[in-house]
Amino acid sequence: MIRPANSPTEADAVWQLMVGMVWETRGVRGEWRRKVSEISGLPFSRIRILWRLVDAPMTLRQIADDTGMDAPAATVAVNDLEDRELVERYPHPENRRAKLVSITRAGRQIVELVNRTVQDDAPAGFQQLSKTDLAHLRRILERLNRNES
Amino acid sequence: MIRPANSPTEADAVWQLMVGMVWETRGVRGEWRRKVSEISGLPFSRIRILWRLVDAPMTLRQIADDTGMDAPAATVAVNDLEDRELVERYPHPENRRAKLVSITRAGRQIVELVNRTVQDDAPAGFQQLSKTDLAHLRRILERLNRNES
DNA sequence: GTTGATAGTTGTATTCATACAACTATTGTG
DNA sequence: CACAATAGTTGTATGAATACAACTATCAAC
Repeated sequence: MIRPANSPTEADAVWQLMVGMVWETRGVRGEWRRKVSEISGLPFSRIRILWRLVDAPMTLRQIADDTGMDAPAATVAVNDLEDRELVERYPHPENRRAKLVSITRAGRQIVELVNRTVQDDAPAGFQQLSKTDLAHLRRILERLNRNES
Repeated sequence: MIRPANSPTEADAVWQLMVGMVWETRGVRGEWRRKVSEISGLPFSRIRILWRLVDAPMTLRQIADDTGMDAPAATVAVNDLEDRELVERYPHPENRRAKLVSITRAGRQIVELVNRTVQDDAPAGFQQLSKTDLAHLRRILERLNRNES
């Protein structure tokens, strides 16, 4: 399942550095997650679904696959969101087995609230970077983003 | 509690870029966490502690503060790790209230195993970075890491 | 030396995420 | 038509993270 490390490149090493940093400040301690939950009043798994629904409606199956939940979990999550009137279920026009889930106006408001409020501040070290280093960093990251897609 | 977004700086913006990238490829679905747990055979919270102990022994209080757990959680986690013989508790030389927790040889082996096995590959874009950009990136990240602490 | 703070422990309760079994309804395929 | 696969649902069980109350032992300050 997990393949052994095969001669990591310099790129991998730098990636590790980056991941470690982001993870350390944002991820592991779960502060960010907690913040998001606190603001939205929703468990994190629910907001993850809302985020995806902003672009377009999805079937439950898509939601499950996309988030890594299994089907029952997706059902429960969507039930929860529907009870809160943040999403709506309606029949899929082409497949009567499936249902489409779409975000409501209230759901969008929550997503916007979270996005607006939780943009986290850069860690302290960032403020001490020189202007040129910051520019370098931005340029490189933007290039990476482009290469990604 | 949560202050509203107050004019994000360029540093914040760049940070957002970085976070978005890491988060997208690694984070949200928690695959990485699960991988780490699977390999180590430990709950993620335990490995987080082991990682920190690699550098130096810590008191339980330090562990709690550092990981964001409360004191009882730290005790339970260290109990677990001690039962597995991955850490040892011994009295603090200068404070008889406190105890120092140090990682054992077996504990180090697990950390090494995880580090060796779970270092994920850099996303595709990284491989296409020029040598100089990669060097820039490394230098800047290392500076950030230093400034952090 | 009494008092208040600090370090750690034990026990309990709750929320969240996750996983699986078993079921219905629909679709597609032989 | 029969049968397998797909989409969704219900119910249940479990592991993990988190939080808090209540307690002991030690230290530090007055």
